[in-house]
Amino acid sequence: MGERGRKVLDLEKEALRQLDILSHGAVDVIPKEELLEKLKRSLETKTPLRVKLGLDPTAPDIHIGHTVVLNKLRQFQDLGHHVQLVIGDFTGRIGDPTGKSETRKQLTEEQVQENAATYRAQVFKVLDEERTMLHFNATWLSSLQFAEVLRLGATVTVARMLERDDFKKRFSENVAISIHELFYPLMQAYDSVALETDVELGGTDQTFNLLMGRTLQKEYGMSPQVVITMPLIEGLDGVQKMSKSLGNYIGVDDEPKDMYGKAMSIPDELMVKYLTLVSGLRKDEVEALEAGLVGGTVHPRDAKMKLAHALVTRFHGRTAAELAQEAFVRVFQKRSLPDEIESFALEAERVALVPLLVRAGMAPSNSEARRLIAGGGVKMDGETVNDAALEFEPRTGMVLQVGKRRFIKLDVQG
RNA sequence: GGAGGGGUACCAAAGUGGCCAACUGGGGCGGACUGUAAAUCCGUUGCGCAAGCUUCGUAGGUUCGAAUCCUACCCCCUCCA
Repeated sequence: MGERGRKVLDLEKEALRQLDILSHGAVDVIPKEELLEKLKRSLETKTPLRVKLGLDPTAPDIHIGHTVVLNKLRQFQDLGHHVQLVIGDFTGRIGDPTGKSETRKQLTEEQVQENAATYRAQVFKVLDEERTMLHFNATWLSSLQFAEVLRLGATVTVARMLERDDFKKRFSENVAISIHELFYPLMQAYDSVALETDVELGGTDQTFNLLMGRTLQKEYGMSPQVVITMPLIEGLDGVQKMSKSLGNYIGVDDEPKDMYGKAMSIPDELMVKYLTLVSGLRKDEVEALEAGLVGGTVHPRDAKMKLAHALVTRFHGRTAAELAQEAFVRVFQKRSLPDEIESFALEAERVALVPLLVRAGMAPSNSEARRLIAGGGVKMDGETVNDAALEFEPRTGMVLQVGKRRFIKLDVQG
């Protein structure tokens, strides 16, 4: 075999190696052969692949659900490829995609920039900044001619569009769908055309949109992108997919203690999934834990503590994880006070408990505060309060507690 | 454009003149149990200490009294064109 032949063989081998890494953990790679082809060509021509991920500009907080996809992007980067992050600022300007009565507030240019900055800060906890390009899709979408838009519209039928899960659902449940919403998948697909994307990533819920990119790229005579879908993870409730609007998420910017606590509150059934997809633990470590769980040698609580610890370590470092764990054990397992309690300054000599709870932000209204007291959910210095009309003389250092996790320490001025 | 159905609290869904701050389920919150898991059980879920006040698409009207009746408007759905 000649020099040249050997080289080709090495390329082939390397491409297969990359394919293997990149497909791992993915739900689908559509189609796999094309990815292999693209990888080979990339190696041959020493041109990195362009791997795209679209981001919604209205919800700038990244949660660990997003990191499933980000991790995959990072793998691409580690293999020398480039990431195209597309901020859907144009989409954000159009407004209301949910068809609800209230039109979504249009984002101003400033807000978009602000959100983009937030994204950048959070996303690079996972991604390699050097190999990431940030784009805003208004760059190309806002100037599209109507004729061009019609061309986009002509590539899909309504019936096909209504196959998309959320449209189908809304349609059958009689929830309004506006025409412009049908263009969303097309707009996202057009991003791939504009950026000549080689590979696009997304959650499985994005499959339809991602495939639309292929359709459109073909329409424009380009080689269609490969689509990689990643599993979605359920949020803290264990049922709904993790999302900010449902409030069931763990944000990458969450305080270490919150992050730890939230991780501890996930249902057991989700543990392995979290361990696999977001913990940052090595495969063998995860497998060991999993085996222990199945075999009954590892208490689920301890496995979950490992998960929580790993998660905090990943985003805040080891020291923070240790502290968070200690705090958790102290407050929830030993039921003693947290080491640090936010203090609340007040001046009065004599105060009524109910309005104080409201002022301190521990209850949304007086009525609610009363209910909490009636339900035995309020403690003063560890004693359950029974009297909703209670007045007392505050002393600095007194601790008020609502429920299991809300504490406040009084700080009497003067 | 024509005909019909419908908009009730966080969601779903009852209620069709006073007994409705509004049945019920889900969700949320608090409590018990526990591992801040699940399951289960209990309480609670507009504001107000209370008298009471503001809520049933929006704006008016009838009535002693309206989520319920009338008028106009807005929105959604179905069938036809």
